[in-house]
Amino acid sequence: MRSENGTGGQKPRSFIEEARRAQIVAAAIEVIAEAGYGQASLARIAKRAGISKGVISYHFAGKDELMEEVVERTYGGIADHVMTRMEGLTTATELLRAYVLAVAEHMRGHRTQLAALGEIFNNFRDADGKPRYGVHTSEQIYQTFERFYRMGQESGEFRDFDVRVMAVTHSAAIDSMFAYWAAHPDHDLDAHARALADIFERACRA
Amino acid sequence: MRSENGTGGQKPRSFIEEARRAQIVAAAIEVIAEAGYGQASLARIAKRAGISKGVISYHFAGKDELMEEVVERTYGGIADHVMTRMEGLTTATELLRAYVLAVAEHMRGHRTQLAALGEIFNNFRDADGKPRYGVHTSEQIYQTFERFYRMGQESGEFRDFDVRVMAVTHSAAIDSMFAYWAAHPDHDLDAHARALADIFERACRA
Amino acid sequence: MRSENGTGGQKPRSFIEEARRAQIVAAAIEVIAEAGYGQASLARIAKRAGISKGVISYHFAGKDELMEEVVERTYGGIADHVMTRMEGLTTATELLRAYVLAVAEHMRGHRTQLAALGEIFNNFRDADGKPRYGVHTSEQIYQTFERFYRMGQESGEFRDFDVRVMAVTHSAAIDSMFAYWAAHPDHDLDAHARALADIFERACRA
Amino acid sequence: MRSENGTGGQKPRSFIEEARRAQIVAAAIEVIAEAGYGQASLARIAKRAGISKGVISYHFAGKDELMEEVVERTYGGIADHVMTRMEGLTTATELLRAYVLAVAEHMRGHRTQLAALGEIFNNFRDADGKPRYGVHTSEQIYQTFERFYRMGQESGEFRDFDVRVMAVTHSAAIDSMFAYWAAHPDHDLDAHARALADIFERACRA
DNA sequence: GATGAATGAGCGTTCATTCAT
DNA sequence: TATGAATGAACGCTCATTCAT
Repeated sequence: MRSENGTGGQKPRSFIEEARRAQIVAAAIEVIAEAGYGQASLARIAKRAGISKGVISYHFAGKDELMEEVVERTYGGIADHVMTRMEGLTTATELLRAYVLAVAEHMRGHRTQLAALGEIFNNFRDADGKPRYGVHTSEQIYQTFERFYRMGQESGEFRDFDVRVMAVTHSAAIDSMFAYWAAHPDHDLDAHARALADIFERACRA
Repeated sequence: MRSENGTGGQKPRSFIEEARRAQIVAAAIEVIAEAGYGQASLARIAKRAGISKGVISYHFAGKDELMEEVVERTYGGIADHVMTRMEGLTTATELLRAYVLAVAEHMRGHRTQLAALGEIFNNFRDADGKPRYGVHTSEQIYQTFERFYRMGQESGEFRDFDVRVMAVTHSAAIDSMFAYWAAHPDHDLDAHARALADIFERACRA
Repeated sequence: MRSENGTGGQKPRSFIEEARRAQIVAAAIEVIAEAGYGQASLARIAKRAGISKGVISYHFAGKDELMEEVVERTYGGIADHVMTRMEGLTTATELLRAYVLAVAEHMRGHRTQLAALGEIFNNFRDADGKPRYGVHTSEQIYQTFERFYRMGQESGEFRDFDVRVMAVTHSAAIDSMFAYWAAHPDHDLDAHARALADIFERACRA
Repeated sequence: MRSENGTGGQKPRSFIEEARRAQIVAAAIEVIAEAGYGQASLARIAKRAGISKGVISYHFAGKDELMEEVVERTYGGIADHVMTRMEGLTTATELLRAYVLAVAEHMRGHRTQLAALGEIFNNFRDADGKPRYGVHTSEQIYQTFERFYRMGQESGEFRDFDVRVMAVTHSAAIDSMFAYWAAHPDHDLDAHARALADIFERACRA
C-alpha cells in the first residue's frame, strides 16, 4: 500500500532531502492538527519547522504535493500496522474485529496524524474545486469491508444485509471513534474499539 | 430549538431585515454546497444573492455570524420535522427508528443544506483556531440518543451497552448516510435509512 | 479604432471608476517608462499612484488587463490624431508624408506614453509565454502602409518594389525615430520626421 | 572588436573555465530566445545546460555578467563576419550594400542568437533601472554608418542629407528585417536584404 | 570546481472588513 | 438601507544569491 516514490522515473532522494521532507511533513501535521487545514499556510508550517518559507517550495512542488505526502505517509503507517494484526486470521468475524482493534491501537500513538488526516480529507481540493479526497477515496475501504461481509455471508456467519450500507456505516463508526477521542483525550479508545466490535458483530451475525 | 434572536436584549428585526438575512443565508448555502467552505467568500455569496458585498456586512456582524445563522436555520428545520415524526411514540425502538427515518426523509428534500452544513461543520473555526462546531457540538444529540438507550435498557428492550459509544456511533452512522448520498445522488436514501434502523435495532436489542 | 469598452455586455463604468482607471493607467505609464516593464510591479504602480495595491486589483481583473488598457488608450490617442491629419489627402506620397509628420507631432507631447508602449510591446507575454504584442500585432500597420504603396504604384507615383519589405522598413524607421528621441531629448523630432519623409519618398518614387 | 578579458588585470581563464562559460552562454541564448528574457531565470538556464544553478554563480559574478557575455560573444561573431565581407571595398555604395548583405548572411545561420540578443537589448537593465543597452549602445554603429555616408557625400555618390537620421533609420531597417524574419521563418531573408540595399541606395544617392 | 540546500525579498492575487456617500 | 470604493494583511509561489560541503 506504500507508494512513497521510487515508482516514478525521478531520481531517488538524498538522505538529507528525505530528512527535510520528513521534517516538513511533521510540521505540517502539527499545524494542521492544531489550527486546521484552512490556517495551515506555508508560512505557518515553515515557522513551526523553524525554517524559511522558501525551503518548503524548494523541497515540494507546491502545497498540494506536501499535503499528498502527509496523507501518503500517514496512510502507509496505518496500513502497515493493520495488515500485521490481521495476518493469519480466517473468519470474517475475527478479521473485522481485528481490523477495528488494530487501527485503534495504532492511532492511540498517532493522535495528531489522525487529526491532520481528517482535516486534509475534509478540505483539500483540486484546482477545479473538487475535493481531492472524500467519499470517493473511501471506496477502497468500502470494498475491503464488503469483501469481509460477503465472506461471512457465504460462510453463514452473517445474516443477509446490504453490504454497502454496512460498509459505509462501519467505516463511519470507526472514524467517529477517532473524532470523539480526538475531542476527549481521556476517552478510553480501546474500550470504545471493543464496544464497536461488539456492535457490528451483533449487527452482522446471522 | 429555534433560537434566532428575541432572547437577547437587541431590538427585534424588521420584516425587511429578516427577508434580507434569509436571502443571504440561502445564497451562502448554495455557494458553500457548490464550491466548499474555503471558496465561499463574501464576494461570491453576495454575487450569488445579486447584492453588494457590503450588504452582508451590514446585516451580519461578520462572516462568522452568517455561518452561525446558516447552521441555526438549517438545524432548526431538521429539528422541527423530526419532532413531528416522533410525536406519540413510546418505545425506545420505535423512537430511534422514527428518528432515523424522519431525518432522512427531511434531508431528501434539502440536499444543498446538507452539503453546506457538512462544509461548515468541518471548516468553521473560531478566531483562536478551535473548530466552532464538531464533536463537542454534537453533545446535545448524543444526550438525546442516550436518553432513548437508557429508556430501552430500563424497559428491557435493549441489552446492556456503553450508551456513549452507541450514541457516537449511531450519530456518525446517520451523518455518513448523508455524506454517501451527497456523493452518490442515485443512492436510495430511504432504503439506507431502513437498513440503518435494522442495524442499530440488532446492535441494541437484548 | 477606439475600443475602450461599451462593446462587451458589461455595464458601463461609473465616473469615479473611470477616473481611477485613468489614474492607475497614468501611473503605470510613468513607472513603465521610467523603470521598464520588468520592474513595473503592481506595488510600484500603486505607490506611484498614491493608492493601495489592492485598488488596482479592484479596478482591473489583473495586471494583464491593466497593460492592455495602457496600450489601448495610448494607441487610441495616436490613431485619433493621425486620422485627423490625413483627412482629405489623396495621393500616396501626401498620405505617407502626412502620416509620418502627424505621428511625430502627436508623440512630441506624449513622450512617456511612447516609452511605456515600447516596453509593453517588447515584454508583455501571455500566460503561455508568447509575446502578447509584437511583429504579428504590427500586421495591421503593415497592411495600412501596403495599401498606400499599392495606391502609389497603380497611380504611377511609385516604382515597383516589395511592399512588405517597404512596410516593415518604414514602420521600423518611424519606431526608431521615437526611440532615438526618447534617448536624446534634445533631438529635433520634427526635423527627423521630415527627413524620414524625404528618405521614403526617394526610396519609393518611380 | 572582441573584448572578452585580457584587457583588465584579472588572471586569464583556464581552458575548462572557458568551456564552462561558453556552455552556459549557449544555454542562456537558447532559453532567452525561447522563453524571453523575463522567464530566463538562472534555474532555467542551468537546467538547460544540465548543470546546477550554483555553477552559474560560480563562473559569473551574477546574472548581469552572464548577459553581458552573451551580448559580447554574439556581437563579436557578427562583427568578425561582416568585417571579412567588407574587406577591399572602396565606394560608399558598395560598402553599405556589403554590410547589409553580410549581416543578413551571418544571421541566417544564427537565428536563436539573434532572438536572444533582441530580448536582452529590450530588457536588460542596470540596478538603477536604466536600460543597459539601447539607443546609446548603438552609437558605435551609427558612427560607422555616418562615416560611410560622409565618404559618399564627399565623393559625390550621395546627396546631402542628415547623416544621423539616415544612420538611425538604416540601422533600424536592418534590425526590423531580423525581427520580421524571426517572427516569419519562411520569409526570404536574403531577398529582404537586397531590397533593403536598394531602398537605401535610392534614399542616399545624389 | 561543483553541488544542492537555504534564504528572504518580492511577485500577483484574494479577501474580510471598513466607511463615506 | 444599501452601495461600491478602498484597505492591508496574508496567501502560494518564484528567484537571484549565498554558502557549507
